Amino acid sequence: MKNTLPPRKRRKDARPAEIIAAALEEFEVRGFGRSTLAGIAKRAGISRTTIYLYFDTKEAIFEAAIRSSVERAIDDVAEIAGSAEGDFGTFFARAVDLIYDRLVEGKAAVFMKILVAEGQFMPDLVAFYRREILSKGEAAIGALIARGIKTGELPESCRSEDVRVFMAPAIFAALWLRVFDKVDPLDIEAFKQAHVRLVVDALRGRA
Amino acid sequence: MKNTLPPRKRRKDARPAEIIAAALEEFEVRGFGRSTLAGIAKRAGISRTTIYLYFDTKEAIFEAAIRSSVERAIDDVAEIAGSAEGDFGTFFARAVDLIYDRLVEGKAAVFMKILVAEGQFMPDLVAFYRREILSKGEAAIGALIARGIKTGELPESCRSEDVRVFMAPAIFAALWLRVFDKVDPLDIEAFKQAHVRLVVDALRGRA
Amino acid sequence: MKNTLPPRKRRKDARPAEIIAAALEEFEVRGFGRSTLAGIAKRAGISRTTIYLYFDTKEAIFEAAIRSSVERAIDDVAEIAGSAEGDFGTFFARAVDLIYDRLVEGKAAVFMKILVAEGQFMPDLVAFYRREILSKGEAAIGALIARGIKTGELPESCRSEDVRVFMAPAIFAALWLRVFDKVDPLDIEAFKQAHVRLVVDALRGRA
Amino acid sequence: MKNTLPPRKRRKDARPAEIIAAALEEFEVRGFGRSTLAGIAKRAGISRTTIYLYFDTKEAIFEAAIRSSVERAIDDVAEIAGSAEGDFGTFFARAVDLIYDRLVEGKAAVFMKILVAEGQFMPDLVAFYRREILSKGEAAIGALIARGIKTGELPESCRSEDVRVFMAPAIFAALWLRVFDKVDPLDIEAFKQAHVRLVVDALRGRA
DNA sequence: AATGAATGAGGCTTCATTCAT
DNA sequence: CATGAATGAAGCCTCATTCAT
Repeated sequence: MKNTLPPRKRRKDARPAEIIAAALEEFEVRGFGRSTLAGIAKRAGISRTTIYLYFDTKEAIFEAAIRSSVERAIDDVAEIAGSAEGDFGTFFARAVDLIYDRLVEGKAAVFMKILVAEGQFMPDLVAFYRREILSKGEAAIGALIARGIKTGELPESCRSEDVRVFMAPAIFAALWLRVFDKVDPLDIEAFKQAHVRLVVDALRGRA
Repeated sequence: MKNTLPPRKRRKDARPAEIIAAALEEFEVRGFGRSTLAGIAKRAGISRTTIYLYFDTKEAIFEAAIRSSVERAIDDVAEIAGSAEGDFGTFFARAVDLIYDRLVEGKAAVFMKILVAEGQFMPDLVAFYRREILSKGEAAIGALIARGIKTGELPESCRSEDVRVFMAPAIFAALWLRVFDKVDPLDIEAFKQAHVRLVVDALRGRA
Repeated sequence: MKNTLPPRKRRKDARPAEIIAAALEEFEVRGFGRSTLAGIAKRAGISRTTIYLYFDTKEAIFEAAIRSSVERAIDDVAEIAGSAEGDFGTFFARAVDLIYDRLVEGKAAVFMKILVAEGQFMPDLVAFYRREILSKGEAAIGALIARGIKTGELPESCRSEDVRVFMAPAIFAALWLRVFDKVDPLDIEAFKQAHVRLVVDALRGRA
Repeated sequence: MKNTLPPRKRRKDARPAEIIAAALEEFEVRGFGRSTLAGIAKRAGISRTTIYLYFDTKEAIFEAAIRSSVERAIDDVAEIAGSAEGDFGTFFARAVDLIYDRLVEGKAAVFMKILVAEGQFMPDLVAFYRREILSKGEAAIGALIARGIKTGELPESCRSEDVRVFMAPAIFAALWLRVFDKVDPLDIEAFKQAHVRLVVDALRGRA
C-alpha cells in the first residue's frame, strides 16, 4: 500500500534525503567551507538549482543533515541504557563501542569536524547538537556511573565528576583519525580498549 | 641612542611577526577558510598588498604562524622534563597544567581547530604540527610514565599504553572551549583536575 | 511556428558565438594582453561571469575564436584550388585577392597580431594556426606553382622554392595596415598588384 | 683623460644603457606586455625603484631603447648606400644581408614585435620608428633602384613601385622566426636568397 | 518538480608607482 | 645615487543565489 504512490511523488519525498546524503559525502571529502552547491548537486545527480527547492542555504542543508541524524542517536542512547545486566566495566565498554562505531563510521565525526571548524558561525546548531546528541551521551554515561554507585562498584565521589572527561578520548580519536591518521596512524581498537581501561581502572580504583 | 634606528627599518623587521599576530586573531575569530587577507591587513594596520611583501599566500601565513610557535613548544617540553622531584602525580599534574595553559591561552588551540577543519588540504603542515608539537607532548608524557615505572610507582604494563589516550582530554577541552563553551560552559580548572585524577588513579590502580 | 523556441534557449546557442565576436572586437581594439573580460562582457552585453559559463579562461576564448575561423579558411582553399581556367598570373592574382580579403577584412590579421605578440606563451595555438591556416595558404600557392610548371608557364626550378616568400608581402601588408597605416598609409590595392606583379614577373622571368 | 671620472659618475652615466639592455632582454623573452619592472630590475642587477631615477614609465624605457638604436640604423643606411661598385643584384643582396642581420640578431625584431603588438597604444613611437628606421630602409632600397635605372639595369617603370613590397619578406622572416619557427623552421639563409632572387628576377625581367 | 541561464559580491594576486630614508 | 617599504588600481576567477521557463 505504501508503494502505490506515483514515482514522481516518491521521488519528491526522497529528494531531501538524497541531497543530505550527497552533501555529507561532499562535506566529508572537502570540508564544509570548501564544499560547493555544485559539488553537492553533482553527487546527488541533480541540478544546482533543484537544491533550492528543498533548502534555502548551504547551512540549511547541514542543519537538516544534523537534525536527521538525531533520531538514530536517541535510539542509540536508549539501546545503551536499555541493556539489563553486567558490571560497570561491561556496560561502559559497550557504550564506548557504540560511540566509537558512530564516530569512526562517519556522520557523527563529520558533524564534529564541521562544528569545530565553523561552529562559531552556527550557534544554533552548536546548541542543537550539544543538546540533542552530546548531552544524550553524557546522560548515558552519567546513568552508567549512577548505576555503578548503586551497585557499590563505584564510590559515591564519582557522581560529581564531569562526565565529559570520560568521553573525551572518543572525540579525540574521531578527530585524530580524520586529521593525523595518515601521518601517525591510530590503532582504533587498541585505543578504544585503552580508553575503557583508563576509565574503568580509575573509577574502580577509587572504591 | 640605541633607539635611533630608523623606524622604517625597525618596522620591517617587526612586520612578519605583526602580520602573523594579526592573522592569528583573524583565524581565531573567523576560522581559516573565512579569513581574508583584507581582514588580516586591517588588523595589522597595513594594506592588503603589503602582506605579499612577506608572505606568498594565505597558507604561507598560517604555516609561518605554526612554525613560529614551535620554539616555545620545544622549550616547554624541556621545562616539563627538567623538573627534578616529586611523585608521578605531581609531575603529571604539572605537565597537564602546562598543556592546558598553552591550549587555553590560544595559539595551539587555534592551530588544532584549523587543522581539524582544513588539515586534509595541508598534509605537510599536519605532518609538521604532529612532528614538532604533538609528538613532543607525547614524548614528555611517555618520559613521565617511564620514570614512574622506574620509581616503582607505576606497573610495567603501563609502558605499552598509547600515551595519546592520556592527553586526549586536554585536546577535547581545548576544542570544547572554542565550540560548545557558550552553550555549555566547561569549568576548565575542574576539568583539568578531573583529567589528572583520571589518569593518575587509573595508572596507580594498576600497580 | 518554428520561431516559438524560447528566447532563453536560442540565446544559449548563440552565446558562444556572441562572446567570440565581442572578444574579437576587444582583441582588435586593445590587443590580447590588454583585453579584459569586463571589456568583452560589456561588448557582448552580458555579465562578466556569464562568460565563464562558456569559456574557462581568456585564452580559451581566443582559442575558440581561432578555431571557429578555421572552417572558412578551409573552404577558401578549396575555392582557390577549384577554379578551372586561366594562366598562372590570373590564378595567382585571384589567390592573392582572396588572401588580402581575409587579412584586410579582419579576423586573420587580428590572429596574426596576437600570435606575434603572445605566441611564445601559446605554443599549441601557434602550431594550430600554422597547421590549419597558414599551411593551407602555402599548399594553395604550391599547387598553383605546380600547375604553372605543368603547363610550361613556369620553369621546373620554381618547385623547390620556399613558397612563403611569395606570401610574405600579404602578411606584411596586413600588419602594416594595423600598425603603421595611420602614419604612413599603404594603398592596399596598389600594393596587392605590386605583390602579384613581383611574383609573376619573377617566376615567369625564369622560364 | 676620459677615464679619470670617479667610478660613481661612470656608473651613473652607464645606468640608462644598462637598464635599456636589461629591458630589451626582458622584452625579448616575455614580450612587452608581460614584462615587469621587477624583471627588468633583476636583469639589470638593481632595485626596482632605481629605474624611476632614469625613466618615468615602462613605455619610456621602450622609447629610449628604440631611440638608442637609431644611430646605428642610420650608420647602416650610410653603409649600404656608401658602397661603390657592383650591379643591382649585388647591391640589393648586400642590403638584404644587412637587413636580415639586424632582424635576426635581435633588437630590430624585438621592436617590430612590440610595435605590432602594442603599437596602437604608442602612436608616437610608431611614427618615430617608421620615420627613423623603416623609412631609411625604404630610402636605401629606393636609391638602389634609382641607381639601377640610371645604369640601365632596371626599367624606368620600377621607379613608381612601392618599395615596401621589396622589403616585406624580410619583415615576414623576422616575425616568423620569433613566432612559428619552432613549429615550422625557416631556413633563414635559403629564404634570404629566395627573397633576393625574387626581387632581382622580377625587376630585371621587366627590363 | 526541475532546470539552464545569468549575475553580483567578493576573494586572491600582480604590478606600476610613490614615499621616506 | 640608490633602495626597501608600502600601496591603490585593476584583473581573473569562484560561488551562492535568483530568474524565467
